[in-house]
Amino acid sequence: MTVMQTKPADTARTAPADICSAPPRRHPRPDGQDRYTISEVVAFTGLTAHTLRWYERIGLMPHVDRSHTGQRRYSNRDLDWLDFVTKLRLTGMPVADMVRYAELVREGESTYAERQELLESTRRDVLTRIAELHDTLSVLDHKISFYAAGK
Amino acid sequence: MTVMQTKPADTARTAPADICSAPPRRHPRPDGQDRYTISEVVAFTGLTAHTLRWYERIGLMPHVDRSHTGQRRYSNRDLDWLDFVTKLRLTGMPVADMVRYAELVREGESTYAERQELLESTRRDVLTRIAELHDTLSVLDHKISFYAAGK
DNA sequence: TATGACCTTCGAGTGCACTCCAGGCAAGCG
DNA sequence: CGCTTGCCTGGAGTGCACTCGAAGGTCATA
Repeated sequence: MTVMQTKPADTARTAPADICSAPPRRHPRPDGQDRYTISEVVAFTGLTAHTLRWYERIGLMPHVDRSHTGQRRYSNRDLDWLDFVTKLRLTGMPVADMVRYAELVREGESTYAERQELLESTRRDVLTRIAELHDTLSVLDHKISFYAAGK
Repeated sequence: MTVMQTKPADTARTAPADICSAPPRRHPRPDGQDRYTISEVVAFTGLTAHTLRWYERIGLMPHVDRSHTGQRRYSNRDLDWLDFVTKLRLTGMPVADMVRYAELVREGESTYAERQELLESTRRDVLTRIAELHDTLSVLDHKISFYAAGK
């Protein structure tokens, strides 16, 4: 991976993004930098470049800034968004629903209520899935102890 | 759904099944019955008839008994197996891996160790997924409280 | 100036887990 | 007897979430 030469970050960027950003950063990012190439983002997130471009095409990413030659330059805010999307994906949320949330974010403050609803419904799903997994865990433990005793 | 006329259950059935059956029954089953039609199993499990036949084709089900006219007759043991498979599916285990486990069960006692290993690795996956979901939950809670305060 | 690493787009292809369809058999009912 | 319902089979189709390929542009270094 080549770490590209970067211009100083545009402080005036007004790309719509989720106002409420996640405080804990899971991927180390070089300090004082705000313009990452796609291959850097691949390294940070574990997603493929193809998937990153595809997310953009389907409207799951806010518009990503470009270099003067047309190459993508991701901001820290974009990385935060990708972290969030990755978490939503882990809950089993369909991509279409995540796109819907992204649209609400783009539409601005007037969609706060709807966003809150969507997240609350997702929260309920997550709690259900956790309960199911605990249930499964107890079945697994039961069977494992059977095999452990049996031989 | 038609509740079919049933013969008394073959007590001599020796179909290979997981010796270690799950004690808690999640779907109500009529007492004293051991031969269910496919549509009864659909009602019990929530799976579709297509999916049940497909599970059999790919080797995920032990061989299901048939009526004299060739229709499937599921036993309580088959239902236990389906409950277990459904739980494994919830963990995100690929169908191919479940088929592998089913094969081990068919091969008999000599595969106890390998079955135990497989279940233990699944157990680790489940714990990981639970941790991921808790992580996601805290992000959701953070955002929800932001929206709740913000409007 | 040429090589190779990196990037671009758009459209097509892949793998998984179902899901459906066509064509047909068997049983119960008026 | 004919109608309806339920079930059978094998193979084809669907939807999702990527994943890849082709053709070509850009850029730093040899």
